[in-house]
Amino acid sequence: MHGYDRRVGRTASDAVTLRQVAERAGVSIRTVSNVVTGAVPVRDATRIRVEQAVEELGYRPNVAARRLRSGRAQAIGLVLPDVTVPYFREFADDVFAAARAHGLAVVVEQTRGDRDRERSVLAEPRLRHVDGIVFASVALDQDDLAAMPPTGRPVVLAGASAFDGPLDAVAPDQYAAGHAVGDLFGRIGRSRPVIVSADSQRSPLRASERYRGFIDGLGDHGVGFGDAAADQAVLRCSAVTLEAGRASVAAVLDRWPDVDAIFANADALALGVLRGLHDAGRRVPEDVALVGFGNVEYAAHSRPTLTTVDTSRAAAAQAAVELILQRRDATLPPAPQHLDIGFTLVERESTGAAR
Amino acid sequence: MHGYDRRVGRTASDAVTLRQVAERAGVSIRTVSNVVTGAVPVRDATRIRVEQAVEELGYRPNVAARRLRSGRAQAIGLVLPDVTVPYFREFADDVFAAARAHGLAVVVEQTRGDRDRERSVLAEPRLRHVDGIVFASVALDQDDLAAMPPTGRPVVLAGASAFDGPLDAVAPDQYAAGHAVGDLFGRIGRSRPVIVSADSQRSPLRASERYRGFIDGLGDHGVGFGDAAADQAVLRCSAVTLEAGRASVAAVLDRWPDVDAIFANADALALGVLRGLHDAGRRVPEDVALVGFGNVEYAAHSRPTLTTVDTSRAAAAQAAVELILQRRDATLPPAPQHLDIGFTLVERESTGAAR
DNA sequence: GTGAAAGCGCTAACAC
DNA sequence: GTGTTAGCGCTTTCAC
Repeated sequence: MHGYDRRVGRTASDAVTLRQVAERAGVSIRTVSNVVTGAVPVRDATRIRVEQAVEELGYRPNVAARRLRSGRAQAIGLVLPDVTVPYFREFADDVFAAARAHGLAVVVEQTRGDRDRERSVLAEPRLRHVDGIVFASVALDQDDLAAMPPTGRPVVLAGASAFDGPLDAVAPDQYAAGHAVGDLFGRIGRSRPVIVSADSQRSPLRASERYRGFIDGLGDHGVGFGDAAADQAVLRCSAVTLEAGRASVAAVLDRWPDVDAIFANADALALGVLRGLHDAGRRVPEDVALVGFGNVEYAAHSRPTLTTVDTSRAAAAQAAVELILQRRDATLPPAPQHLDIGFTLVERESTGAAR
Repeated sequence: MHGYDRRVGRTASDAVTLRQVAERAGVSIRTVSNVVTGAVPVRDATRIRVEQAVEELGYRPNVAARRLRSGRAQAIGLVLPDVTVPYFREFADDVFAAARAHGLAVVVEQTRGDRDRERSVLAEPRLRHVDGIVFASVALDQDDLAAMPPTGRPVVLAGASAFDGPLDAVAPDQYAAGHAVGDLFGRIGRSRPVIVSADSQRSPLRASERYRGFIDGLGDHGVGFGDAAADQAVLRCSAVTLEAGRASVAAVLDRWPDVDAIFANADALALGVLRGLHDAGRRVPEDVALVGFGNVEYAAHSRPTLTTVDTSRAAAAQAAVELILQRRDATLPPAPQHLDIGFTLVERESTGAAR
């Protein structure tokens, strides 16, 4: 049994510093810095000598010192409800990839979709040492966002429909996405649609664009989901989980026994609904058509496969990370950026498509 | 439309410092530090004055400076294959919770389970500013681990069976876990078991303890999965995904048409196998009993529900984080710690249990 | 293209 | 219990 490697990273103890490299290479600390960062050109002969010294001594830059001095952390924060929710897990994956492409570390902070947590999370000390934050908020409305104290670093909202606010945002056109779903239900002849959603009662605004689009899409086919009855055909879940979706089915069938189409506002809910409908003996899509939101991986593998809205997660993640970098480096005009990253309606078996 | 909030976090620009607080409160910088960190007691009157100044000025400690000076990052790294794999996503969730309880930030780094990535990941600059790393390695064997250069900070292996190595580790007893599964198959009268695994051909050692236990467990019931035939009854998948598991079924049925039990070495695989078996018209558990590994959330919701091995993820995460802190603070003896965090066999429908 | 030196904001050793 | 001060390792003006 070996001894535990005690070369622990207290910079004080044993770390090789620029100064030591400089001595070894017979140059000034400045030149070593230039070589290491690559910011300033260095004569070949000198550079090679320095590189050799770096190699021999095993020099590694001290990130904390760099940060202190330069003011850049080379890290971003990623705030999301929960990596347990398929959609956000996959979004996280995309953000990791985008960050990696820029050499940025990613600090993850979960909110459980809780409004209070979301309101206070940007002040977390654990999120203080980042260049900016990608914030997948699900519980905040415009007022909440407006009331948030300045964080001191760039924040980009991802996936929300909180456009027109003071913060940068990347999101699909929620109205158009909702419209596409309503239109689909109309096209396949469904006339008694129900919405299953986990939006909090308090801030239904978040998805309201999507919701309005959905109603208009139905309306184009003469299907009513009218203003009066609107809230009667919405069932709210307490969480975005398979279990919540599954449990919601009993309530849906109880209140709207003749339902023939369900728009679940998240794939996790939709997949739960799928199971709940099966348990209740309703066939999908024959008896009830079903559409989710998010196009998570599993949507292509459920039985039947799930029709859903793909929200260009990867594109959104990439755009969000780049926005942060541009803000940090002040290469962007001060006006908030609101990027529409598009969407695609992916038709699968749950609405009668072949696959 | 508001202007974008430009109070960006270059510490140089506008940040309130200890010095300013000290001036305002009419005390020395030292006293402010004492109040803020709480490390040293401060007289009430002074403390209140300082707290007031902190409040008024909106002072927030500069994390980079703190790190540089103290040598502690108050952050840990979490290295895992992929948050897309259910098991690791849930493990990540547990690590976040444990870290949060200690006020630590978590920097996530994915390896895709790739051996080369795993060998080099600890040298990533993005992982340099952490107090230690929780490393969920899946591709490294003892030799790889022994050959890795020292990282300069504590590393705790999580979930692997790499006991007896030079690094701290938390893991269940793989032999015992495998034995429990073999024993279960024996108990329910299965005699033609097959293993589905995603372990790389190169380093099957990783799960070998589990594998040996499995064989011995079967052996206790007179079921052969003997040394000679051993490798013939193992099907290797290329990835830990539902799709890979599903695809494996055709090959399994092709090579072992009379299979009556499958031990899938990860729940994601098992859930894919479940679907594959259904597609092939084999009933679970009547025709084929199925056991997974990891007890991911979905295992309790699949159809049928999945029997699996629960590996105390939360306990492992907590232990791993605490080990890192103890190493950082040097409160641990130098010998590597190898913590057995236990496991439970969760019997569900896929092996004929009631639920 | 390179050197000298200031200082980012903080903690902790040393005084009293 | 509080003040003074050195200096963590680095980037970056300012010189030449």
